[in-house]
Amino acid sequence: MEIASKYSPSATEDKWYKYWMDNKLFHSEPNDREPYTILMPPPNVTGVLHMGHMLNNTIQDILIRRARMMGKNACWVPGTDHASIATEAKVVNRLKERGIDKKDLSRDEFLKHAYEWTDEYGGIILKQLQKMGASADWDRSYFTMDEDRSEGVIKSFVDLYEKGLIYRGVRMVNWDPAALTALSDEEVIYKEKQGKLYYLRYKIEGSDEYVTIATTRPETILGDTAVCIHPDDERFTHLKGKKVIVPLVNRLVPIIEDNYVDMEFGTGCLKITPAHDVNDYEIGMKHNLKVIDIFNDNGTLSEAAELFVGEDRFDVRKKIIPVLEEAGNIVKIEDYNNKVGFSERTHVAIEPKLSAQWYLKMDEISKPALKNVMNDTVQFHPPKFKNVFRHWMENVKDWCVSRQLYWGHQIPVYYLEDGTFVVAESKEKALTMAKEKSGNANLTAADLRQDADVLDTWASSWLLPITGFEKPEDLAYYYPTSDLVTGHDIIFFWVARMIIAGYEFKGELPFKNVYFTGMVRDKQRRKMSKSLGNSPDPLDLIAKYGADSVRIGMLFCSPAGGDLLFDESQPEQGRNFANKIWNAFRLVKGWEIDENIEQPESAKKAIAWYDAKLDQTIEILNDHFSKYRISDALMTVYTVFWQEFSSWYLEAIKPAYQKPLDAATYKATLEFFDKMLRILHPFMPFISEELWQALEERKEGESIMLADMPTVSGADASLLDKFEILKEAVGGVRTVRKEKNIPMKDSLKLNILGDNNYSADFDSLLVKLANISELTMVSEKTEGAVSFMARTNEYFVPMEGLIDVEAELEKLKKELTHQEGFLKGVMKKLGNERFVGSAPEAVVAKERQKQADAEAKIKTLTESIARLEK
RNA sequence: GGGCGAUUAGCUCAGUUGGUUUAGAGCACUUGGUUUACACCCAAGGGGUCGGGGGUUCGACUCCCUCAUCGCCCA
Repeated sequence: MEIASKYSPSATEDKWYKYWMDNKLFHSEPNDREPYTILMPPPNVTGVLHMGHMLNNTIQDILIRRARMMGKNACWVPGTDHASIATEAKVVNRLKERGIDKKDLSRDEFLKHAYEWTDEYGGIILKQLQKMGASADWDRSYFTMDEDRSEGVIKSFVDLYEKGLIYRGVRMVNWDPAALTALSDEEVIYKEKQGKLYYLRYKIEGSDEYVTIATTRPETILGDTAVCIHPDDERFTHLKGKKVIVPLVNRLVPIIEDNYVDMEFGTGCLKITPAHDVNDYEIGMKHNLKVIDIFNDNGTLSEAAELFVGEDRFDVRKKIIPVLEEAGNIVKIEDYNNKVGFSERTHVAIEPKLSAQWYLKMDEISKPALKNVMNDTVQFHPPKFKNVFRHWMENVKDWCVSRQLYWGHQIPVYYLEDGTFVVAESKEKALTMAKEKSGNANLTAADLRQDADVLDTWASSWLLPITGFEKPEDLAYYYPTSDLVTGHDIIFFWVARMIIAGYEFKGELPFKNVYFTGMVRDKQRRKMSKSLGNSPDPLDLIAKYGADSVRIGMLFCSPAGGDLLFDESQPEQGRNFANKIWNAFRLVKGWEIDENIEQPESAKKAIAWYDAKLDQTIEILNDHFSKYRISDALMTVYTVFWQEFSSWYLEAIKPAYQKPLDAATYKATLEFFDKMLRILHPFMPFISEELWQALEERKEGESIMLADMPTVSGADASLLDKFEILKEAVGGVRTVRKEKNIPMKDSLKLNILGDNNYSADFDSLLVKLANISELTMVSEKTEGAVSFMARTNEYFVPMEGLIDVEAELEKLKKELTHQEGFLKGVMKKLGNERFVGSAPEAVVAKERQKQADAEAKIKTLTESIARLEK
């Protein structure tokens, strides 16, 4: 059979993906088997695939493919997220490029543009996920704004309102002056900014004296309604009860006292602007101060500011300084670094602003979630995120769920003309309720005005483990889902809230395990970003190295929760592995089989050993998976294939040049190959399918996807151990060859002075693998030979006197020193009565075994040295 | 400012209730190799005393304290 010497992914990947799709192998329907469900974190509908998705979805695909092969009814639910503010920001930008201002559009007109955008880009990312081999149930794809999902969101709002958990409140919110909407605390990113600290002096009423305050935002003085000092600050005792004049606007405001003031910071004297700072707002409430909102929604100054009306807040910050200077109010200006909040989506500086918003009370409904994460009913991997979670949950604030946007689920609150409102799932229902409420049976739909705000995106995605299933029987079967795989950056945004929603709406956890992935970074630990240009396009990588290679390349070194430092050497390593597998297959399939020749002893032994090895490997693999150690699991498969199978097993059974292989060995080898492809499949779906199909005749519709995951039957530990001694012995001969420059093709004689437990089981393999012409068991040391040890057996390669005595002595002495040092350490322990007395028996026994082995080796080495020195 | 976490070979990481060799893996590195699957390969080898200091213990990479450095989250 002619097979190319290099594996070509592009030729096989599309073929098998189509085959899987055509045979509907990803689709799941409820049946009597145990379900295994993963909800895919829905990518943004307008997003494109990046390395983060690649890592995240590879892990999910591995879990789902493995579960499927373990006989579970595996269902991976994909979907896309409307991503309210992110998408709206993009649509606004595109409209701007076309010369259209969002302000000039009606809600419906804007939504038309948004849907247009969605149709244009929507779902591209799901197609891209198929390229990496994702075995999601595409028939179940949803969109968070489609009918079923929207219905669920609106229902939940009404439900929460009726439970008294939703309220409307005027609060200080994070205002995004670009998107013109409130944001939740989680959507604000604080960044260190180099700024200035301005020292301004305010004249005291009826006096020539001034007080100096320090501020980073001089433009906000226009909204000042007090100056605050610490009650214990003796520097200002004489000012108590007085008033000061706010510069430029000449407003008379009181000097108040509050413990909040940090006497060490600035001048110890604080200006209070209740409308534009969270802390000032609270002080203002406490002291009944006037609130003067000097900003418009878009960040320009309002009429209330009196000055600079209509100008942008940052321009005013610059412009107000010379004016203050001229008025004699500037004392000094210092450089100062402070943290400024920015919008996660529009990247503009957040303006704290008072506004009426809808809130969800969080304290009560978050309790079951906290409890069930802390007691591991919902398990976090790695568990260190439990602490992060707890900290947030114990300090949880009410959730601002309203957004002043068009793109999203419109809040189902309907206002009557008198300002009262009803909350209902539909306008029809709202009308009925309104009639009842107002006592006016003549009300029409036109008399109701729906709240213009939409819900926070996360107020829809927190329901997805529930709303992801349309039919009630599906929900009953698949819920709760099994595992969630997501980035740790959205633990609050999404994970915590899904758990809350699960308990609130279903009375049950939404998923049993959460696997947190880290961020994908470049080699310099920089976050991958478009602007840095350090983010490779996953599709380019797939085209270059193959999907399987990119998948495992990403996983070689990415422990749960840890960041992944991506480098192109990783998919390259993946490609090398794929090629290794390919060539192992090429070798096996290339052998000529002879039904009539007898199976060699060496092959029999190798098969017995590898059977046990594979068994042991599967056991280790199961253990890694049970602990969600995906990288370790992959490394286990990688090592068994490359080291144990290719380098040991195949070399052990390989027939002599141009000689055929016996049928029994061939059959066993194909079975091993089949098993290995099956444990490999979740990691490398394409090449495993390609080779599995080529391994033997398969029926139409058959797939490795449906094959059983191999199970363990209990490996023979002593067999495995004996083979390890064999490896040491083969290695010993190889070292001798290297030291003496003896080529592999020249056979050698080997004498073995075995210990009492020496097993000849693998002697046939030793002969073959080390190219030994004559293997002799001896009871005395061999003169004029190079020696080495494997465990407590001594091996001699007779050199017919041509040995370098000095070099041999040096080697033996070095080994002796090592063994003596080792023994010393062991004896120190064993000589300690308290160790022998208090350590567990098994530990002491182990130490005694170490002692015996070391003593035996030392004896052998000492004798050999004495012999050579004679 | 508050909280969480990290610090183990050149790099990225394991090390699972303290005892499994005098700490492991992958990659990288060095040396040798045209054995008829694979140079995207084979073989051999070097390299760390586990961030510093102190403590608990018969015994600590593993537990405690402290210092240093770094990262993340939150305000």
